[in-house]
Amino acid sequence: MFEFLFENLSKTIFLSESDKKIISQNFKQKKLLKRQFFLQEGNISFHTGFVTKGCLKTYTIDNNGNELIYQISIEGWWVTDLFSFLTGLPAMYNIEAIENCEMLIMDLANREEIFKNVPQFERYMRLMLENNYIANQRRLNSMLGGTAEERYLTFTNKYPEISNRVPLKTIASYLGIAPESLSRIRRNIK
Amino acid sequence: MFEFLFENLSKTIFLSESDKKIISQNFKQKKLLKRQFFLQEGNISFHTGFVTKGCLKTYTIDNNGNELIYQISIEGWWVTDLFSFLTGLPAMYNIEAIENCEMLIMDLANREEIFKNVPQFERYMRLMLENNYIANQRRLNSMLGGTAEERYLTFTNKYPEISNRVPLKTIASYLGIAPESLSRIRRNIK
DNA sequence: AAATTATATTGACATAAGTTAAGACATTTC
DNA sequence: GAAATGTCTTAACTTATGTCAATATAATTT
Repeated sequence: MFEFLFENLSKTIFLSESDKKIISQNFKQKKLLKRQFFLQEGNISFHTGFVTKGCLKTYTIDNNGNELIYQISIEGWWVTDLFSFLTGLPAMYNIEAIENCEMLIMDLANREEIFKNVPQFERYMRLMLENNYIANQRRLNSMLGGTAEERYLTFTNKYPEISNRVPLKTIASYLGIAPESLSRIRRNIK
Repeated sequence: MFEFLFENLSKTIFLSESDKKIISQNFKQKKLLKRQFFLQEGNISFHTGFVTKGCLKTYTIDNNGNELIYQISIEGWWVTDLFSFLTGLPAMYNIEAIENCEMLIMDLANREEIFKNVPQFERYMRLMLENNYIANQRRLNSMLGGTAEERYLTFTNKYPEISNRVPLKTIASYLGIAPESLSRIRRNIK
């Protein structure tokens, strides 16, 4: 479980054995069953989680009661309502397991402790945030410009593992498309 | 000119006279005529600018040659391709004056210098980034859920000053709507 | 394994928004 | 201040995508 986290971190930063020890002391395991919530809108996001197994969706509910999917997270992804986690203010997102999940989670104090003892970890987090920031910019761009089909193709191309694993309606919402339309788009592509 | 920057910073952080001195030593003035570029796609964004006068648009060009507006910035806003500024990699955005502009600009070294001597400034920048991050999340959300008219109403409500100042077609692109459609939406609202 | 519930597909139809094209205003530019 | 650009509005028409409803398929639950 920690091995998977270390592998992931090691793609970006170097970790000594003592670094790994500090990190493992500051994360704890968390399991979620399918349909359980990691976070609910209005609560404070006390934890940031690293997914080691399973899949979660991050979403809001709009006025018509529809889920608007902000993010779909599988193994190797980080999940939290970042704004709530950093500010301590109520979260706008729900985060719910769509498969049974295993995660490693840390709170703000853990994060500080790791930053203090493993300075590279701060760099890792900064890079993650930057990548996340531009991913959002790109996604906005595709919403402004592209057609539903273009957006879907970009998505499957970028996240093939997610595309074949997650309910169609979840992907549809992520792309801002009606599920029926996505079903037709898939048919036309084949 | 600096007064306006200080006023803006003072909404969030406290600045002593010596803080102000350090800040003013690390920004320089920059003027842009309408239609001049502050940044062009593919170049490195060496500067972050604070707009003291005028208005700029940040955009990409899609495959059909259309502008996709990422941001519209008036007095009191910061402009840069943040990713490029932080990483030194080529920018994806164009930033162009749509009115004659006056700005205060800093480069990465200036930023470091201010961070070192005016630690509150780092806090200011962090808060700005966080706000920016959730603004993007909200905008994505409105693209996933809302109709063109809803998005327009949210926009005018949030940025009334921009709505009456910037060409309709620019706002239309920001909202992901054809200019003709936005024109009709405006008529229907009255 | 039957029953229940969730998800996906399909067809018929509705509609919001895009496209094209023309003319009306505004703003620059010379 | 005339000419040239750029921007906005309007109307007629097209199209992509949404909506509704029925059925099919798959996945859970008992």
